[in-house]
Amino acid sequence: MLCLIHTTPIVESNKILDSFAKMMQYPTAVSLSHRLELKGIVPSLVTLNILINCFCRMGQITFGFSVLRPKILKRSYEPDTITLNTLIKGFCLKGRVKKALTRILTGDTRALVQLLGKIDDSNAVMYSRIIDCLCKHKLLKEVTNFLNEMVLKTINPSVYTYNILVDALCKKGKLKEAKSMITKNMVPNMVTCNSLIDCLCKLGRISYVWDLIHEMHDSGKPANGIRLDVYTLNILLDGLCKGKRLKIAQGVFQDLLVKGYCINVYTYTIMINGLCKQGLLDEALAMLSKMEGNGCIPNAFTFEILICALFEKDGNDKAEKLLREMIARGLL
DNA sequence: TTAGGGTTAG
Repeated sequence: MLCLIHTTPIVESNKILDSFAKMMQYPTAVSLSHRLELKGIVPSLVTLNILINCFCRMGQITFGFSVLRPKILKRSYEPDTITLNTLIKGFCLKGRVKKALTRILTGDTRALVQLLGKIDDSNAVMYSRIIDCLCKHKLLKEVTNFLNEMVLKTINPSVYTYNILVDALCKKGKLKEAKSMITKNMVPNMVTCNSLIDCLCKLGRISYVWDLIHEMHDSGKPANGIRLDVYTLNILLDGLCKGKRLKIAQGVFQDLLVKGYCINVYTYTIMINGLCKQGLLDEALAMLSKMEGNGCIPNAFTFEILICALFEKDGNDKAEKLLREMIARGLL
């Protein structure tokens, strides 16, 4: 009650708008904000940031900018880190960072980059998000530029930033360079180890993987929080399957089931893929039944792998049956 | 706590 006495109409309106946004009812939040404005409730920067977030979540980054220019700047509000972070997320969601940062700067993209230069209190989250997008678009030169910019602004890269870089290097098979990222300034965590394990598996260096996994497992729960998780197990199983070590993968998988480890739809799908690649389609179909029996629901990816394998092996009837099953489950 | 936060697996 006391809270209600001390709040203002705009704060109450923002709470309602944010509730709709949290429930992913973005169009409702947008139309409500228009109606509130028509009723004379002047939007605050918080209102406009919520609106930008709604547009970005709907993939309508241009409308996000239409809030920035005529509403934020014309009201002489100062866009803050939340405004910018939200817009950057919108760009990353739309996959437009590549276009934004390859000197094809037009309209919205130009406005975003200009804004980046103006904001003094930009942070590691912002830069990490951009660096991640750049890595995924293989724009490594721009990554270096952004890292240099972080240094100039005395923003310390976090473990998230380093993990993005480690993973990008690992995915290119550059294990040595990835390891060189781990310095006294960077305390690796299990995400770092998972990226390294994935790389080691893909390079066929399984014995090193076992050493690293034993090191993680034996360390229990040390201060840096490194321990085996479902990501590690899935990366390992996938690496074994793809490295022609299906029997070992099956043994590890069975062991995980017996010991009651937490496994998920990825784990089963990896095993199904491994079995399919070896032409063991009956075993793969049995695995599908097993996962459902264990309460793990297959997704579109799981079905896709099985259906492709069945079509390739002339199992058209079974493939069509699974296709119908997919449709019935609303996965197509 | 009226708004935004980043990394790893099929």
